[in-house]
Amino acid sequence: MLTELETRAYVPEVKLGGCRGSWSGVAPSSCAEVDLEVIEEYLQEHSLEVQPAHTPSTSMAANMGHQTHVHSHRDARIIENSWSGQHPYEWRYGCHTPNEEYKEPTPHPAWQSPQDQWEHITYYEPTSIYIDSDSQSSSSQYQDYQDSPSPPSDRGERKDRSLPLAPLSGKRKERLFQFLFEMLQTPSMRSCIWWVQSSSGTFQFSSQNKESLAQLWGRRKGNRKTMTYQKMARALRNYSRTGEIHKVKRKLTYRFDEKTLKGLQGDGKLE
DNA sequence: AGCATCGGGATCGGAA
DNA sequence: CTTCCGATCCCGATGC
Repeated sequence: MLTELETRAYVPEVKLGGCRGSWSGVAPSSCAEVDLEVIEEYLQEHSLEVQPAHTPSTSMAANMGHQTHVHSHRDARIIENSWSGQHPYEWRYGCHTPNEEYKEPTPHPAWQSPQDQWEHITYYEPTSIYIDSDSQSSSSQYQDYQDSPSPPSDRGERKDRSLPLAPLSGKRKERLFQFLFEMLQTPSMRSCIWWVQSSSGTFQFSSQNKESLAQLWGRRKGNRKTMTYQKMARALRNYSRTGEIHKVKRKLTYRFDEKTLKGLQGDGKLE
């Protein structure tokens, strides 16, 4: 039953390079042309240069070429900070403002029968993390499982690995989930990956463009062979062991762990 | 049938 | 140099 809901209804699936001009009434801006070269260049620049974290939010949009419509200043800011190249692990906690999140592009009301899709998400434990009903309430939904006491999701074993407190000496390599988060803040990547529900950290890949995104990741890492979604997803699956990202029982959909998300968001908000 | 998902397991590359 | 970790790579199996 989920199958038909998947991408087609509420999501702009656009083909690479096929800037056909319009996807179902969403931000006309990012006309979905995924120009890997351009994006990669841009991203590279911004990940290598250690930025002073104050760059004007629109500069990116300009660089991106087709970006005219920046959703909120926050978008750009996060992009620039999320991987500053300095202390990607130095996450902040407690400085997260729930509201005015990046609003998912999904214009469609397909989520309006949430029970159908979300109620059985829980296959990974008693976390009681349900993402059920909220879907359409687009404004400030941060409730939901937000109150689940303490996310038991850190399965005992590795609790703190993701929250290093000690200052890190050198640069760390960018991690996949960081990359994905960054992509999620990049409007022009919305034909590849988008927030299904940003407040809960749920995101989804485009079945059309997931490979492009994977390639981008591979290039970013400087892999010899081309990265594929399959392989990238393998890494994603490992995350559900280590707790950064969990799989959602829905096609091509994953969800950042709360902590991970907060860390990521906090990281992007330093100022 | 086709695609997505899953997880084992070997291996790689960088950091400590 | 070794160890550890995260990711990569390949695979067969399973699910929808």
